[in-house]
Amino acid sequence: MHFIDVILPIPIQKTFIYLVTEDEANFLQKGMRVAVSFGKTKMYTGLVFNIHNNAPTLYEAKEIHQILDETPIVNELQLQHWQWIANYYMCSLGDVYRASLPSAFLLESETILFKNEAFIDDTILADDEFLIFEALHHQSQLTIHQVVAILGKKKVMPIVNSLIKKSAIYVKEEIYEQYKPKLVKYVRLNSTYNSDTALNKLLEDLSRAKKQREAVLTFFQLATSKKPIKSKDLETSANVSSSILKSLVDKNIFEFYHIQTDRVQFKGVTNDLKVLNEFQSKALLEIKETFKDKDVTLLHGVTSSGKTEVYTKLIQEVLDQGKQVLFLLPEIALTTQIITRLQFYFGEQISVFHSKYSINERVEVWNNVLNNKPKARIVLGARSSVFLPFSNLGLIVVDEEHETSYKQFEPSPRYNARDAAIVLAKIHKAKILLGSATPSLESYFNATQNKYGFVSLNRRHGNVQLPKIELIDVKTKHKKKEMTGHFSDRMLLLIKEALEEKEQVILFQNRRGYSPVVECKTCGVSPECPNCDVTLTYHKFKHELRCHYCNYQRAMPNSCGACGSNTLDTKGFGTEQIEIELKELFPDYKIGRMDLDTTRGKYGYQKIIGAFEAKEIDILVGTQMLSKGLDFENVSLVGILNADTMLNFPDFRAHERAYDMMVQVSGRAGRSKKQGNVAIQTYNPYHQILQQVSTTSYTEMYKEQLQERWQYKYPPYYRLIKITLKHKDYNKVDSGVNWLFKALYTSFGENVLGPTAPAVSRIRNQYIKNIVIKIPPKQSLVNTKNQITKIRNTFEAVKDFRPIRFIIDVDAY
DNA sequence: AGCACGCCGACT
DNA sequence: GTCGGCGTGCTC
Repeated sequence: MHFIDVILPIPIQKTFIYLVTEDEANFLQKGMRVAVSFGKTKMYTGLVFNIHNNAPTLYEAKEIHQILDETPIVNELQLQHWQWIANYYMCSLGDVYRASLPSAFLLESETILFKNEAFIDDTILADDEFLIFEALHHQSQLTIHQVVAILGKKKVMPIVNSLIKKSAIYVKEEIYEQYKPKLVKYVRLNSTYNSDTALNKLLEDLSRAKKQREAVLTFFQLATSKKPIKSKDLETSANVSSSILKSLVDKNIFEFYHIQTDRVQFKGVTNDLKVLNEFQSKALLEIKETFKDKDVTLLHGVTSSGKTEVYTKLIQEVLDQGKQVLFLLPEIALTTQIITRLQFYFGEQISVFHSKYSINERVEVWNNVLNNKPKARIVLGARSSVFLPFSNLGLIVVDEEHETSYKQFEPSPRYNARDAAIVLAKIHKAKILLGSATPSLESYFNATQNKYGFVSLNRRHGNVQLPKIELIDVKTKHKKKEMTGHFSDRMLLLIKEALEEKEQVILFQNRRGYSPVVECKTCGVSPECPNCDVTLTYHKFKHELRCHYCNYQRAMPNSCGACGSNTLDTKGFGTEQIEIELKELFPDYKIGRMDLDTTRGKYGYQKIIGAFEAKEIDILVGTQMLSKGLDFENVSLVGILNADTMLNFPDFRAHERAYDMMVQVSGRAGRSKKQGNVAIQTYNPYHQILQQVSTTSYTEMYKEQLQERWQYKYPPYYRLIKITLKHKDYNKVDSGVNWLFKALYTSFGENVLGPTAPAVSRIRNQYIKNIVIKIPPKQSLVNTKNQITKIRNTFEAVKDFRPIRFIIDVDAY
């Protein structure tokens, strides 16, 4: 007897055993997909994890339904990596499996109804049954969803089952492959015309059909290149319509055929790598030196020091060894210039992989990586690209290593792509380079502990000076009445100067792109979201109130919902309001805005960036999006309008993040010859972080923050595991979280923090409570996690607690 | 997770 | 009475 262990895309901590025939067992390999039925109705795409002869004792294994692959689509190295992720981040292999495969690989099953043609006596059918049977006269097949729509009720299975019983219909479990290869139409000459004489006759025959003759002649011109000829190309070259080609096909002169091509193709030329400057070459040498005895190296390079050029050299060397390269970037940076820049050098050896790609495009990248195709030697991707089927990685580059968006929160697996990449590199025995202008404390710490190699690049490219950073005290400005709206006179002056020099300005307002909160001046009440514990934000453009946790929206009311007075007022400010103020202050200049609202859609982001690059926008207002991977030649001023919101965040990483963000945004200033300016408005100019930003003292910031982390027992010294409970009944979460806290406290004592309600304690009608477990440096991570799992199992065994959602976030951000 | 089964209240 | 709500248990 032969069995296979199968991973299913569900959050259950185990694999499932299925029965296979001997032939199947011989054919199957780890990493192939099989369609299996699971439970009473569901059909899943499972992944073969193991093949063996151990029959289960407690139940009878089901047979598999079908084998879906000829060869494995997931390799052994990936399976190793998946297991690490599942273990480390405390989730199921199924979660990792589902996150890894492009959704097109995870086939879905659907029950399809067919009419039984032999069935005649429809009088025995009940009303609902007859409706379905009748519908099958018009449509050859129906899905369960369609049945629900026809009957207008939710419980349809009893009716369907009754129809099957009466033999009026039968059902099939249809599985379909979602990925459709893109076919391109080509033309070729019908083989009867291969001899010269036949050809001459052909041209003679067509002497009266001028257009058709033209098409044939052009075909021969194109055919000299010996490459397949796309019918579209022939149409344009010969300047004929598709109907002309069609008639030639009808006359058996041409034939159409199809070749499967990739949706994403790089068109363009590649260029030689740039020659590195003295400092870059030195950095490159040092990196290679550290790689001799370290697998991980941190490259600390100030903004626009030309890290990318150093990367490219390193990449080239790995390519020359015939190995693959993974280049990780934060999602948002992927839509920008870096792709263009790398394609400039590596052209069609690059495949790009991120969430704005369609499922089909993702499958193509997957297949190209799997088959180690030349066009996928370098993968440029967001965090999920650590799951691609690399077989031969030589180097991973993690750019902007400090970025918090490398950490996935929802859904599980809650992994950090930077850390997952380090493990991936280890599995491949590859080297990994972490790059950042503002490294995370964790990575910098590891570098100082000699766990990672460390290289710094502290000279800006072309010897451009770091920008001049000044702090503007808005408290005094307010007192002296030197504020216009949200702008100090100093800020306005700097903007004016820049604009007069025909330079561009970036203004940073980290209010998530939203405009003000609304408050009633009479009673002080703000309209709140009915589903979440937040006040609604006002969007002037659409004149509506919106909740950005659950997307609830309603029209802006005219009077206060609490007291009825007509005194609704706006409070606080966001990018939208800044944009409006600017339009009034600088009517002769073009103002652009970049935030979540203006960058929707596949190209929304690129459009704004493009306009700014083309100098169609003079002042660009935006949120943190602005700080990521953008280079603009002509920006001489960066203004930060309200630095304080970043500093007063109740999070142990708030200061580190505020520093990162401000330094990164500042880095956008003064990229060409001239020194740039950065102006920061704040109520707290003496805050240590702002002082460190103004002098770009990373190490000072690092030392001070590290001291605090040590004192308050936070990473990198202590590790954190955060547990979140959610339920729509407040009392349920509350009693659950108290129980859980006690249980954890017994095991971990003082190292359990909480339980606390987060800043937004209810989202989409779900109440939320948190507990954080701190793990001291010497405490075993494995044992701790085992203990937590034990407690979780006990928790879930309590009937009352079972409906509570239990979320574990390892290394929470 | 997702789904069926089974027990309850509120409606044609 | 029946429809749909939701709690419960199981999936190889």
